[in-house]
Amino acid sequence: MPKSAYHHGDLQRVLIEAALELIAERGPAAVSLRDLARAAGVSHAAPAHHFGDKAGLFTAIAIQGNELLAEALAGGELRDMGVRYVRFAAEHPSHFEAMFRPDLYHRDDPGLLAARARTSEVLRAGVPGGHDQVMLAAWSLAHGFATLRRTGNFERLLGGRDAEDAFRELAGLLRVRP
Amino acid sequence: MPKSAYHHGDLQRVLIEAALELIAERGPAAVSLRDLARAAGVSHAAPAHHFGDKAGLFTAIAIQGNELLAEALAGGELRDMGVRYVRFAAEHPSHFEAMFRPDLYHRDDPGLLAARARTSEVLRAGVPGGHDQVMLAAWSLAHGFATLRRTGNFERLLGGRDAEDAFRELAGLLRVRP
DNA sequence: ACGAAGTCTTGTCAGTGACAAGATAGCTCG
DNA sequence: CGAGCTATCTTGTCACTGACAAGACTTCGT
Repeated sequence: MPKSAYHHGDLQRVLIEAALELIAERGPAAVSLRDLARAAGVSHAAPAHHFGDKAGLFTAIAIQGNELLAEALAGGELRDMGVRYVRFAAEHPSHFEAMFRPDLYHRDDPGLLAARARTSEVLRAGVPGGHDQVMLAAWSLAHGFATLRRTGNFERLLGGRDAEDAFRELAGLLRVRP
Repeated sequence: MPKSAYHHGDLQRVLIEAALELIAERGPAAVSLRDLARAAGVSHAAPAHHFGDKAGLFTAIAIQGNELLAEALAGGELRDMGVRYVRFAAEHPSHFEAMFRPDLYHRDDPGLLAARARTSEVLRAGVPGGHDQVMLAAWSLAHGFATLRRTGNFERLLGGRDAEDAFRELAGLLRVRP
């Protein structure tokens, strides 16, 4: 652990964690590089060195999110994967948010494309027969549920019910073998 | 039609339209009130008068979006409603975007809550028996499909296929009567 | 015709992202 | 060991932004 002001050593990680907190609290629009710098106790220009620009920060978060998601989804059968998708969105709201905001990150970043491809593979591996149509349907269902829930559209519909239970039931409505 | 610089007469509408274009082109993050003012040929502080603040602009767009969506969805049977939901997201990308970004608008705006409630009613009216579970599933499926498509996650999966056709087929996988 | 309310302007402020130039620290390789 | 090299961080600056305050103009009701 370096002690000097220079060469913080862990800056990138600290900045990302501060960003994740801010996104979860107030949304991505409220994140400022200068706030992050202050939170980490470094100068206002330090973040730029690690991420290039603001979009670079979100790119890094989106990559990390895809990796975490791929890890969380790997293995098991389709309906369970759906539940874990919904859980991921709830437990990693900032990652989830960043991953699906193309206007915030660098769309063509090679690292991001690779991470996305890997997540896609894991998703496909969970689909019986690997049918495109079933994959589209299952992904849409889980993603729509997670997103609508996150944006506060299910409060009345779910009442006090546990969201994961509700999703598990509702996922049973999907015919997986056409 | 007033000619004077003062009392533009149509400012609010013009500002919203300019915003819709900008959102569609570069995403909501790229919208600045000052850009809109320039586009409308008014002073930099004019937009604030109509919307209060930036969030007010997005609130107005979200309200309009809900009204348009309710109108577009009304009537017909469930699967068709889903197709129209997907179509709406494609034809009114900026409205759709704003509607599901709680961090950008005023969450508790009465007009917005009313518009959302109305959209919800129309959705429910399309669900046979009005079952909560079917509504959750159908809405999730359509919303997830529309969102994933908008965020560029279906490019490879869809290939050149027409998205609405693809959704119509995939919606057939959903059991509507449990 | 007159005053109130609505609409737009001018002026200003702190905060922001980006960039440039410089200082510091750790590393490599002679 | 020490001289350069590179990565990391700082300081300084610029144009731009959202918000606010105060004022100017216009329209409308009465």
